[in-house]
Amino acid sequence: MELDFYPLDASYAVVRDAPVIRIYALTASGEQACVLVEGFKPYCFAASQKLALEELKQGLAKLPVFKDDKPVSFDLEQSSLHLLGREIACFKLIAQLPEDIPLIREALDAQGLEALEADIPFAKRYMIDTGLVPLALYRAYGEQVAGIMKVPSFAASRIEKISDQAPGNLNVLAFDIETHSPLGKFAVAEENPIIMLGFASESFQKVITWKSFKTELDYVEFVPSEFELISRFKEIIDRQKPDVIVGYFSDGFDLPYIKARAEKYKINLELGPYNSPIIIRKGMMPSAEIAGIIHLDLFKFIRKIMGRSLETDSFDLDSVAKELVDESKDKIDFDEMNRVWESRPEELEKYCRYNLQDALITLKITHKVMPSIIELVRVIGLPMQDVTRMGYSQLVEWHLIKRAREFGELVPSKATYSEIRDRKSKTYEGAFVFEPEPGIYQNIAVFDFRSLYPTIIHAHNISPDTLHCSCCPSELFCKKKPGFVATVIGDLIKRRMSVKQMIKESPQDKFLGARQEVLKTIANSMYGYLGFFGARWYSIECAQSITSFGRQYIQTVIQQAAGAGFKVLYSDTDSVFLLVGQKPREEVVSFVASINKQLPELMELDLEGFYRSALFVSAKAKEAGAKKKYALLSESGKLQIKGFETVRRNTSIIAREIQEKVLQLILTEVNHETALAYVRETVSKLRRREIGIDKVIITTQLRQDIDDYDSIGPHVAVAKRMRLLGKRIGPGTIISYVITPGKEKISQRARIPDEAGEYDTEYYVNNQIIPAVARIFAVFGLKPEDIIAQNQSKLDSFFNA
DNA sequence: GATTGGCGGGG
DNA sequence: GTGTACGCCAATC
Repeated sequence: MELDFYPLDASYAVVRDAPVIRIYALTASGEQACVLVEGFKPYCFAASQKLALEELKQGLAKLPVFKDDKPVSFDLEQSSLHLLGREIACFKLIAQLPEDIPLIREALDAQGLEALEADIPFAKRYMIDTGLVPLALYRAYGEQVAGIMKVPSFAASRIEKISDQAPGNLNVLAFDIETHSPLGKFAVAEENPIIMLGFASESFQKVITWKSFKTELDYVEFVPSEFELISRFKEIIDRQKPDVIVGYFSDGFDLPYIKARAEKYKINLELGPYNSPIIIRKGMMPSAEIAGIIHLDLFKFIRKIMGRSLETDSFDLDSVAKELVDESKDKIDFDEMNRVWESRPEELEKYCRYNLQDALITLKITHKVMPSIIELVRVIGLPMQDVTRMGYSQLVEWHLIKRAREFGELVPSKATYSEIRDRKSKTYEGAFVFEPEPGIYQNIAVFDFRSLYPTIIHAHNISPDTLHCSCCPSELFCKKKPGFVATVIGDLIKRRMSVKQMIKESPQDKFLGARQEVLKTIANSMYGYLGFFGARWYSIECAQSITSFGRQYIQTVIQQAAGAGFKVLYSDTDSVFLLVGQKPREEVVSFVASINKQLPELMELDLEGFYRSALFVSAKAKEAGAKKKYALLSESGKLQIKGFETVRRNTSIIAREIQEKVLQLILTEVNHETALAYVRETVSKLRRREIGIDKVIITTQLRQDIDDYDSIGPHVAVAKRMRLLGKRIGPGTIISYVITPGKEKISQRARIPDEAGEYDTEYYVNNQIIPAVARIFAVFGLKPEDIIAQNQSKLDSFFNA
């Protein structure tokens, strides 16, 4: 018989003293199934730098390994694998059970021998060694056997890949709980009940609560008590049979909470097709898993992986929803919700809507990011459960582990604590940044190296295993044998190029877009990984060689640009800004071509585009131009602003607006006079109080408890006032305030916007507007006091006319 | 300026 | 589960 299936996840069980791999699968027809594989054996390696092969073998033959005083048996097999490119005396130790491996490792440790690859979990080991990739299509040959729990099972004697096709539709069920909590405090599972439980999937919506009220909402279901609410959680998951359940911070909140409440009531909360308990891993990063159901914590994935590409720096559901699906959550006063729950259940409807909304938004975001998750799973080759909880360095590392064996490489061990401390103390030179001459320039061309660091790694064979090879004594990196990391990254780059080619043919395929994005992400993370203190393939020599080559390449471009008669305005890491001036554009194009002719395979300098104008400002207290701080105006009139740090929080809207407008005017007009007039006009308006109070509100986040502050800044003073008014203020609260006129200290003049009345115009002129634009006007020789000078310029009168 | 401590997310 | 955890900002010396 055969069975076509998509692996979702894998684990193992010990049956009659032998491990059996269980592949949790979705059949091609969309049913849950379990594919069983016997005969895969746990193993690790023992290696020695000092001992000869024969000595090592003899040592291993009498290696004492015991489990409860009984000897543990294992087989020995000579291995010819390398460690970081070097030959090493090495044996494979093949055990009976996965649990024997840690015992073998300890025994090796005790003999002063190194255990290698003894920390790769058994089910992952199976997937890596057999090349089984989740969410691709496989065919198993074998026979139907008695089902594991509620799931039809299939004992496979052989498995082969059929295609890279991902399953069409995963059944995703989002869930969310609301809890009761004491006034002003956060709920704790030991004391406070779950009051609502919401679900949302493509075809299903429900909110369960245990106090009834009159409602028209058809998705609300009443149960008699929290006990039944938790029982319904299990029933609904059993009935809906989701492939994926998703929550927002459900690793750290919802699932641990549900589990704790179930334990309190002694409810047997065995979930899903395999009657699996919720397993909570505590620690710095708690996680929750349910064997046989993929549990996705959307928060964790967004924060660790997607966060980098998002604008928001806060990862609460509301901010993330606004950015990713253009939706926002209703505002809820939780103290009010708790009071309603306690004494006015007839008003609970609003909170049921809120509960469902959370689940719906979570579902919507999940659908939006699912292509990225699926592609990440397929590129890394490990289950969704795992890859959505990894950071970049772990993703890179598992990708390398997945490919190590093809290169005859052993997976290096993790660094010890002292090695890590050592590595952390080491630094090295980074990228080259060209200091721009402050000023405004017209007609600019911008170039950048496409994937500079990844292509350098590939082009120069940079890899921990090619470093100081024995065959090329005068070279830093081997010239003969392709390195492991260098080849892997070359493959990533080439795969991405071919995917981009496919995108040209079918541009609307969102999976292709996600795949090239994932391939880029992994490739771009490789440099950082090599210099990351926790990396198995850590190599500071590799990391510093990469930046060193990067500096050489960019400086070569700069020199040749100068040689070709271009003035170099600016350069940072992988980009160069040139003044084109009156030169014909063909010269720019042929300049790029001449550079590209000299570059090694896969390296390429792109002409990113032409710009109408650019502004560089000077660094604080320096003549030289500031690095990483400039504004560009594209040919289509689009403004790009980089690094102006006044455009941040602690800044009022008026200050941000004026900064952007000033840059816009200066870049468009290519002089500062209109911008200056605009600033003066705005200052006049502000002094006439024609600027609304909403534009002068300053917001700051409270970092600690109010009473813990020693220095009372304006936001702390206002927070105290808010507390006096009965508002619940704690760490994390965003405090909005306005500075009002007066002679006292700033903090004493800060007011809640509603209570402010009027604002202090001179404070806003001197502390918000001028600092926001001072550096820009300094480029034109204006001092801060010149900006709003009393002697009027002619343009000023032009504006007032 | 380095170092340390706490928090994020969730209700 | 053959395992392990992070990274940033603010306060503080």
